[in-house]
Amino acid sequence: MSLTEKVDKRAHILSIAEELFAENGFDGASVRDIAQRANVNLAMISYYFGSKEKLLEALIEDRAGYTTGILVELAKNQTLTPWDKIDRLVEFYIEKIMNNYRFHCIMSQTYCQTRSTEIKELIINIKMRNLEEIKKVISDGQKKKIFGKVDVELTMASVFGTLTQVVNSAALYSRLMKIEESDDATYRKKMSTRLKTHLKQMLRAHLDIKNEE
Amino acid sequence: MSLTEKVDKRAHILSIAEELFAENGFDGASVRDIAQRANVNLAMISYYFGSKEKLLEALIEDRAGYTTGILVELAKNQTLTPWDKIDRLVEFYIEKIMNNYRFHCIMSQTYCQTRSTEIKELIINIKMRNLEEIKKVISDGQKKKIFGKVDVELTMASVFGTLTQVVNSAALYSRLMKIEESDDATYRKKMSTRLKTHLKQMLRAHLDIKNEE
DNA sequence: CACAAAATTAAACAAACGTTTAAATTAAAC
DNA sequence: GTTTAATTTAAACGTTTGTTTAATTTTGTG
Repeated sequence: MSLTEKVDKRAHILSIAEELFAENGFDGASVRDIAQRANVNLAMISYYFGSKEKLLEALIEDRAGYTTGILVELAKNQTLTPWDKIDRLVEFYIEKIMNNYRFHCIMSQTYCQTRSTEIKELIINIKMRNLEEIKKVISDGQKKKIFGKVDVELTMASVFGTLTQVVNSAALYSRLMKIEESDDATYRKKMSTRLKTHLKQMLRAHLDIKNEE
Repeated sequence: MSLTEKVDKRAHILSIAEELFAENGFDGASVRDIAQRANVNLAMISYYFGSKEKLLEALIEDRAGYTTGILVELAKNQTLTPWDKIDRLVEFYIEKIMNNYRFHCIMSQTYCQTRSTEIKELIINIKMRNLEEIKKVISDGQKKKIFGKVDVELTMASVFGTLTQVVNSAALYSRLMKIEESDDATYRKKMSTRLKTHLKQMLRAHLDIKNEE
């Protein structure tokens, strides 16, 4: 057994679970699949996490931790202009979602199909916290008469929707844009650049108070 | 047994399957669940469709039929301006997705987690066909110097992403907007109106050649 | 080294899964 | 009315599921 596995077998199981949940969905990935690919005994998963559902819960709690802190910092930052903040938000989320596309895939699938109220609540609370911070940034820009009277919630839905769409429907968009030959990593690299340009440009036009009808 | 069930039992099974696939996902909904809620014998599903996977395939083929026709008509229409076409597209898709939110939920989940290449291809082909038509509308507006130099594919991703986000994360956004007390139907009704305003406004600012930097 | 706690294992558990069978019922055709 | 085909049924098929057991090995501590 390699050193890294030995040191943190729990983390290793989590990362394999992330892979398989993203590939096949929560119900589509069996505990046996996870145990086998992680090279651990089947019973170890119950031993470490208690149950399959608790495993998902542990994964979510582990991965969703640090984002909120960054957003809080950004929201209460006084030196950056609202436009700067928007740019930073866009860059941060593109980076985050592209680097954690597997986890993002799990999140978007889980909370619209999970039977467990507990997990649903967990996810919603995490997302609520983050959305509230972003809301502050936009509302602040509106108060300062820099941003126009846009629908704040739906503007956020557009940003996250765009990212989700590009990540979750990679097979579709890579074919539509004729970059299908390349592997998934290159797809995400290319898309990061295009997404930054597109979202910044769109938000600039959409939010700008000068474009208000 | 009621008349409507008798007349088209196959369609009835499809509609129940749509419900349960949307609620629990493909793997989360068992053939027994579907049979029970549809009030048919378990074996009837194999009898009519062959297998669970074929059932999903039949559902997709049944539901995804008529959209392409409408888009083709709109794309080649010569009397409408590009702006009119955008408005019609927005209205059409909001209506469509809100009325078929269950099916839309199945589609967005299936093709990023299904092991079956066949179904994946089926979905991608349907979506590709439709996206190609919409692409024509935007490209046409660009050629006529009405729309600016936007990223066409990502603009579409933003529109569909927004809709998907609002439908699939209903629990999140209804809480964020504090309309949680009302039922799902009222949520979708309220959101239809807001979405129309938001998407039209955003696309107007984003596409307008005058707002080009 | 000895001993207790933690980690790991193979085996078994009952329940649920998708699918098939073969018999029974209904409908259609002549 | 008889015969043939289509439909419907209850029961069983063999797998796979998540979880638990009880025995074994490894680890850390005095």
